[in-house]
Amino acid sequence: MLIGKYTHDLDPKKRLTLPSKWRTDLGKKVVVTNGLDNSLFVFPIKEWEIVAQRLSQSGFGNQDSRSFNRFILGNAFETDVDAAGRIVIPDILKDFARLSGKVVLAGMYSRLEIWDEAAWESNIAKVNGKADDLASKLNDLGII
Amino acid sequence: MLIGKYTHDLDPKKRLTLPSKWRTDLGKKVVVTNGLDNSLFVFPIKEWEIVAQRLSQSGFGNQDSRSFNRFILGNAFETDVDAAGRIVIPDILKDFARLSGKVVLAGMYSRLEIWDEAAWESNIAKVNGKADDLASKLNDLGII
DNA sequence: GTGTTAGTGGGGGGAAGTGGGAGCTTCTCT
DNA sequence: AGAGAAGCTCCCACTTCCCCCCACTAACAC
Repeated sequence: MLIGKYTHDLDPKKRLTLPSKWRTDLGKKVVVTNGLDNSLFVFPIKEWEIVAQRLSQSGFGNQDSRSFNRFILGNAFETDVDAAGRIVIPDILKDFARLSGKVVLAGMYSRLEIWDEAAWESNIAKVNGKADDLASKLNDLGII
Repeated sequence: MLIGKYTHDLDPKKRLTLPSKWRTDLGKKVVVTNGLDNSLFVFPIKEWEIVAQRLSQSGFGNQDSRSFNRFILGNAFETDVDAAGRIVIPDILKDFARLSGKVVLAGMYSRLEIWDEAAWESNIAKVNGKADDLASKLNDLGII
């Protein structure tokens, strides 16, 4: 179960340690790709299969779907977890999420999000104040 | 059944003793996370699975849902109850609920709430005067 | 009074996170 | 083609922090 928040260093060699709590769930292979809100998404390989299949399902007839697939599938990067529990973040992805030094890893149950620390802070600060509102919105929509 | 109110110390090592009455209901594993109204929620692991699954079900297409999940899932912390019946409260959660020394544990039947003692006092003082009004409001909504 | 349980406090060992070096590959420039 | 530089991947070492274990006190029951 991928939950919680951890702040780790992205070292000069672009290596990022995954929290030890998640290692068993993540397995030996993961897929990193562009995420939403200027973050990166990390999927365990099994979860990725599901996501990728659903995205590609719509074929190439829909313009929006084509664009979105270029964004997600086109930037996906499959990588091994090394003996120390680290993965390498390629330059394209590192640049996309503007990662520098301190990086936040946030568990979203079946996937991870990787954020630059400053970006995470400012985002979560906004959300903290609105949590009660969000809860009632989602409650009205029947989502929670 | 998790009911009642207890005041315990949060020790310098950020450990919090769970009331012995609840230990069997809570089991060996619990999840602590951001709650609403500046409190923390504590779920027995089984109860948490239900909540987390429902939250993550909506995928990553909905902006509000993403924000709320970062708030709840991103700050969730799965922890074992130690031999003395204690759990650890990580810094993020401790800071979020502004906990300091004396802490209130309130049973909400299927989950707990953790409050800073002072915050609890002021909140309960507000509610006490309005209980009758709240009752008729909820009655109108068909909730009670 | 004695035994038991609840809540609190402290210390030590081990793992988690981080940094750097050695060896191999790849690319470029001469 | 050959040499040098840059990059990647293992592997090892260090340091810090966290988790587990033990100990103490207070309260309650019998």
